[in-house]
Amino acid sequence: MAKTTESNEAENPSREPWKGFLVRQRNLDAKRDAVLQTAAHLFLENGYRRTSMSDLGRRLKITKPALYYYFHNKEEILVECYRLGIMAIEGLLDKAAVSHGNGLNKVRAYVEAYTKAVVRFDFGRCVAMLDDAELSPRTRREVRDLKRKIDMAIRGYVEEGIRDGSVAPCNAKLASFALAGAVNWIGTWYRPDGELTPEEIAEEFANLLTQGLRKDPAPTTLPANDSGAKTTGRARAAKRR
Amino acid sequence: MAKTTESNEAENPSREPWKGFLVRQRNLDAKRDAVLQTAAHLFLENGYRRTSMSDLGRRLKITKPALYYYFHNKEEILVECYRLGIMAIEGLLDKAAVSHGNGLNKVRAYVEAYTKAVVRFDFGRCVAMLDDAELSPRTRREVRDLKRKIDMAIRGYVEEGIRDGSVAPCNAKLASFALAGAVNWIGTWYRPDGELTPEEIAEEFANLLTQGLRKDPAPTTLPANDSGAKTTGRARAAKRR
Amino acid sequence: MAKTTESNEAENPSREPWKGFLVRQRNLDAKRDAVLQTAAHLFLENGYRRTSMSDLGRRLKITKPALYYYFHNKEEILVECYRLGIMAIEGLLDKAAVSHGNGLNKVRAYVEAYTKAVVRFDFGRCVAMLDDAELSPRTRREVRDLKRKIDMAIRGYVEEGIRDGSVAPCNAKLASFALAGAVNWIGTWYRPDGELTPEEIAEEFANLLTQGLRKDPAPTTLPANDSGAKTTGRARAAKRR
Amino acid sequence: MAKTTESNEAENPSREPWKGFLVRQRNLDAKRDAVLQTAAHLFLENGYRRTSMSDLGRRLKITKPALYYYFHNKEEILVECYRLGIMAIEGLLDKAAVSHGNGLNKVRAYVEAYTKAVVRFDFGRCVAMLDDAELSPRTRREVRDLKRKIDMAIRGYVEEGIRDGSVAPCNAKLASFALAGAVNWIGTWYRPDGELTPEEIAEEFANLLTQGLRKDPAPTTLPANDSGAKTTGRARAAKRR
DNA sequence: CATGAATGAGGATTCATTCAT
DNA sequence: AATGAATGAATCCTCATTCAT
Repeated sequence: MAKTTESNEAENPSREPWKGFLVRQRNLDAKRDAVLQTAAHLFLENGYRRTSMSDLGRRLKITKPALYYYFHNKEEILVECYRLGIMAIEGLLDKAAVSHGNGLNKVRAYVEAYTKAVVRFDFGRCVAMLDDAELSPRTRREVRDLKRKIDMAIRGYVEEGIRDGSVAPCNAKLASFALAGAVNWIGTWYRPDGELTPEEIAEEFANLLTQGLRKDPAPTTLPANDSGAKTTGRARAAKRR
Repeated sequence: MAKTTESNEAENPSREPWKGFLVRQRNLDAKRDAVLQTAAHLFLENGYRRTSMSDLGRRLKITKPALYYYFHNKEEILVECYRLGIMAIEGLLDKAAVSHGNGLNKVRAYVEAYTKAVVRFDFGRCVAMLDDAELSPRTRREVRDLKRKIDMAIRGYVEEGIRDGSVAPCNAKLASFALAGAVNWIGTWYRPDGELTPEEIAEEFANLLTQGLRKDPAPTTLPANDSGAKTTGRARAAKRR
Repeated sequence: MAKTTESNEAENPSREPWKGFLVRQRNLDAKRDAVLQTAAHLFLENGYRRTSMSDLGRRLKITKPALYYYFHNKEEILVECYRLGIMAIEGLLDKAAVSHGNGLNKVRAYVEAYTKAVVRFDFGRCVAMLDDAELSPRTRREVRDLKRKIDMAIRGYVEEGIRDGSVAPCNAKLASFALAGAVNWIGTWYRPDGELTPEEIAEEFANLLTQGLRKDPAPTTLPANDSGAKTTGRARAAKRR
Repeated sequence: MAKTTESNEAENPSREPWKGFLVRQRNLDAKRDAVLQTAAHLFLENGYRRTSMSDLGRRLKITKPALYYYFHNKEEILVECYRLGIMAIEGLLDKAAVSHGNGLNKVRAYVEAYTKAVVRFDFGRCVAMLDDAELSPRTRREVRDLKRKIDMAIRGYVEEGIRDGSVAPCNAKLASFALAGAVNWIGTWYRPDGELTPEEIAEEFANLLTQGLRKDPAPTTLPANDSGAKTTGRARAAKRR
């Protein structure tokens, strides 16, 4: 499957003809990637349905049949966007040291990582925003299974938090839906040229969703906030309008 | 390719004034409503783009030109769905005694009412879920203005809460996006035949978003929670899985 | 068949019930006429094809089925416009004392009368401008026969003029086509609010087409112009830009 | 109802590059031309409105989408017909040594050239006959400007003739309308298989319109006819019925 | 007489996809 | 590895015409 990392280094197709296959192989992957990048961009901007293969070809300055050389059909392009997005998200989630700390901390880390994935990567945003109803039943199930994995992870952490006392008792399913919804929705309003960095958004969202809006009821006797940093975070983000 | 029309022919009879013996009768508004109901349903199920006028006609058991007797074009149907949805939401929000209490209370009431609107009414869900990029620039602006009104109301309450001390200092814009996102997203996963009632969802969401996930840090000395009921709410919803 | 003259005198439908039939009859004719008037107007303004029965109904403030009460179908309306136009033209041509004078005089009178008919009456303009290709073969032949009658009359006068020496020897068919063309074309550019009266146009056209553009080669010795008035006519029309 | 497609399947083979064995070959311009030829033909025969893209495709034996490969939409085809027609006319008018001689001679040359353009070329006839009301406002203005250029040229020559004494004083505007009308109308009755050659028609028309119908009032003393050839022309054309 | 409601047939246009080269 | 050309199927929409009342 197409490599995630961009390998758009200019190839020298002529030298070393015995390396032809590899070069060609890398070239192919690079072009596939280019197609996917552009496709993701257009899908997000105009919707999958309203993006025609002609649009895509025009943007890439290649002809339609060339697209069909790289992909069997439009749906495959969409699926691949999903797959790359899900891989990116999973990668980020794994890197986020989700594995230690109590349940609440894991949820926090998770939300933060997920937010970054959605804000930073077009493919991530595809997962969050594109309607998988466009897919054929067979592929849809596949994509949904992958999505569910992410959902279930959050839900698991919430439940863990409830058990270990770091999370207030609640409906874990609803809670994870709320978290996912808030994050997925980011794609709707986020603009790369906006005022907030992805990190700021991620942190603020993590705060909001784990601590809620309301002011700590009794900061009087107990300054034992579980993270001084977070309060700072709030304040910091708040400054920026 | 996924066929647009799955034969979900089981119909709510109230949606079919054509079925009755009063066909070719003068109940224009009733029929317009029926068209809108069905349209909203199909738009939500399959997307605006993938719902053809033929699909709509087939569901209603009328011919395409008959649809055009009631509406000028497909877009007008969509716009009307939006309008009805926005009216429903605004109605609910007005009824929710949003006007009294501190900022946090208002946000709570708002979230609860908005959630109900989205969960209970197809039209409400249309507002939350349908992509207004389908609309012509002129109408899009109109719809967006209406949506913004809702957004701005939430943001206003958040800011009010920050001023009156009931809401922790935060980026009000981001906070209202988070709230709106979580609620709007409901349309993605909600099924009318699910386990939770709209009210339960609304209450749980209101809790989650205002209080956050984490357990109150110091419930020891101060039972002066601003709402004992909410804790109960949490517990209640939690019971249902 | 519908009366040509407008009898839109307000009817009193209630008094004298035994006259009901006649009243109703007159009423019907009046309405038929109204439909035809409006239809002719719209056909000329937007073309037959681009004028829908709805347009026509809207203008008349009656419903479509009402139109079908007065006429069997759209084509019949067009045919009736033609018929009225042809009748009007024939009427004018008859009135123009075409029957006396030499051939050239008859042509002159004819052109003048025809021009007036086309300029003054919408129905006349319909004959000149509307494409009878819209008609069904059967009706088309009928209409064309009527048109041909007019054409043949001009041609006849031209030939008569050639015989009696008042018209230079020429291809009578081509000549009559030229005359007819120039006159028919008037509908293309004529605006009722223009600077020239129908009479001026008619006279100038009659001059142009019978005498040609070129200045009389030898007006020196022979003032025996067959009409001193015409020279005046030229000058008069020329004044008005 | 008159069927749009009469099976006049006898085709000019030059109009069908699809017929040959070079199908799916790179001769874009040839095919565009073929489309335009056929379109002009159908537009003239049945009217723009009544010629559907299907009709056009059927005649050319290609599918509708293939048409859209060559042209953006139906209007573009019409516009292109106009443009070609106007270019053809302007070309002929330029070639006609319009630039020398007195005003009357110029008018004569002009009428003759214009007549040939209209009689000989389908595209020319399109300019004369097709209703530019079908065009979008933007394009209509463009086409009308081009048409007006032609009109104004005639009018200019008439005025020149009035000044230099070769044309009798008259309303130049009306006169040019008459000329244009007579010529444009040719498209209505001209059949390529008719008895008269385009040249004969052109010459006769030029005579008629410049010299009028009436016999020279006093050829006795003044044989100084400005063109002996013309009289011959008259006689020649007259022979043919 | 007149109307509100409905329909069948078509019309322009777009799109994903394929063929032959 | 890529292209110019072409297509079948659909989509939105319009129109002349007709019921049933």
